Amino acid sequence: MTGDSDTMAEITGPVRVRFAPSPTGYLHIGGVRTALFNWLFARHYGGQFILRLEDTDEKRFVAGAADDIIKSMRWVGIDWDEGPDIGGPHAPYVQSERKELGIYQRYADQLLASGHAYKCFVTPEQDEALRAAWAASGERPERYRFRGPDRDWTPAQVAEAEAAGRPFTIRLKVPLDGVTSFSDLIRGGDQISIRNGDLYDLVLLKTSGMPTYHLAHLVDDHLMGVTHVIRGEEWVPSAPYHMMLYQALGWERPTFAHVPNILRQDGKGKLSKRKDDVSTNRFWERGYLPEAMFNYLALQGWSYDDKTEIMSRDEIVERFTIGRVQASPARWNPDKLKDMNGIYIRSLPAADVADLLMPYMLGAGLIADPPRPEDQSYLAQLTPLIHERLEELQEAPELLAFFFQDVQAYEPKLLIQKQMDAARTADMLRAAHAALNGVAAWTVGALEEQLRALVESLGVKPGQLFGAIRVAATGRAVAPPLFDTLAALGRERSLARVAAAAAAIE
RNA sequence: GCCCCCAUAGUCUAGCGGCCUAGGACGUCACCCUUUCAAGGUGAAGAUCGCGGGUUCGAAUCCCGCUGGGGGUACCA
Repeated sequence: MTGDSDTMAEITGPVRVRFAPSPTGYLHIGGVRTALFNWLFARHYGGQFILRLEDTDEKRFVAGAADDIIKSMRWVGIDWDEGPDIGGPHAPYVQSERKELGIYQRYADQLLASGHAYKCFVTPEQDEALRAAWAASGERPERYRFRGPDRDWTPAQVAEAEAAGRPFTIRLKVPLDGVTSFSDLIRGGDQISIRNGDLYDLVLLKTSGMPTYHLAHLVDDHLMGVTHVIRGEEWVPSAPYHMMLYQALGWERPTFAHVPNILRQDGKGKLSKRKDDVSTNRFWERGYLPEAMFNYLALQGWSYDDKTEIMSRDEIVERFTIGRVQASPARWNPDKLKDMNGIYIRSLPAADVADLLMPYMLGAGLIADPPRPEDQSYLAQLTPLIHERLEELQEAPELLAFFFQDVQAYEPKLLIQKQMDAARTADMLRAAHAALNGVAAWTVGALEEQLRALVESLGVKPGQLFGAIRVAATGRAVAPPLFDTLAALGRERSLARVAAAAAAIE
């Protein structure tokens, strides 16, 4: 682990970083976190943040995924200085488009010419056979590393195969001996080393002419002036190949920082789109505030000090340094996120929360779409009653349903309070009905005054009276504060429900 | 299997050789407030700093081994 000062020492000139998602599906929160760290790094050091689409996987391409990714990033508040949607000095920012320009082919050819790569005519079937032959020869299967039989072919042999129309890939000619190492900002600048013999001849350009990630990202990073590569730790094992490519191409290496993965809640593996409900758009659907998500995600692997957790975007930008990013993986903790979301919701003015709640009310069918002005004002009136109880905005319809729907049936069990019975409860409710009927002004203050007086005259405990009226008015044992609830419900409906409840237990 | 990375309470984390009888947060429990539920307040339980060796006057902090976890092992990223 390295201190801030160490890291600062390494970051002097202008920085340029990028987030380069593959449009193979929606963006899950782990991806957003990686994007966020890049963005924070750029903003903290006053550099640029680039968005680039790495759509070199023709088989897994998903239409619409790119738009979804862009939407997710914008939602949490990440913006970019250059990208596919806004262009920039290094456009295009979509790799399939860059491939059409011949960019990757050019460098593959350079590598071929310098002898760092070779045309490999091995078909998938032959690949299998090669592996089988290795095992059959008595070698340990796990030691197998792909080496094309054609890696040292003469120009004539290559020409002949090409003339025969045999398809080929271009592979990196990995040195058989030696060690490749690199350092990583997050791992304390220590050298990570791997023996070249443990590496295989990586495909750089596919048969289709499309580059693999390894070639494409590296060429683009170089061409786009990327100074720091901040990416997920799943890239650590392939980083040595990247080092070889920088050297072979004669390019200066950027600085690397591999951020830890976010593990699944049970700790068994990293977050996955298939197994975990972590698509970013699911969170705005459920009513997470982007500020809360931003804050939570920033804390997944990064911390400011020993106690500060709630921080604004600006504060996080100001405080973020790569040196305080953990090397060990974080664990996805939805409870913590939810708690934080509640904190952010509570920090908002009730009027703002009411506006945020409207879509959920419409979605639940409690308010007809489009809402009328009186619907808006009613929701604004109700919001303070549940404001501090919300952890996700989607909880609102359930909490407010009884304001919009009649109570279907009363459960005597809920209506009858401690140390009460059906008859006494019915009597008490009738008395409450009479008392409420006599309230001149239907206000919170008047209602409280009247009902507290009734507690006195009836000689019951506050909880017994208020509990029964609460169930009568709402149909449930858990609801917002009683006087506010009755006031918002209105005289007519309140009286009708209290009468109905009394009748229900006779 | 092989290669790489990581290792402080159930979880997220602070800790950078003496300030640590290991701090904060989520979660859990109790109490206070109180008409229920929340919110808020107070407090508690919970970590022999994964284990074992070293280095040092002194180690959660440095080194080694082991164990455990994670990642990688594709013409996927």
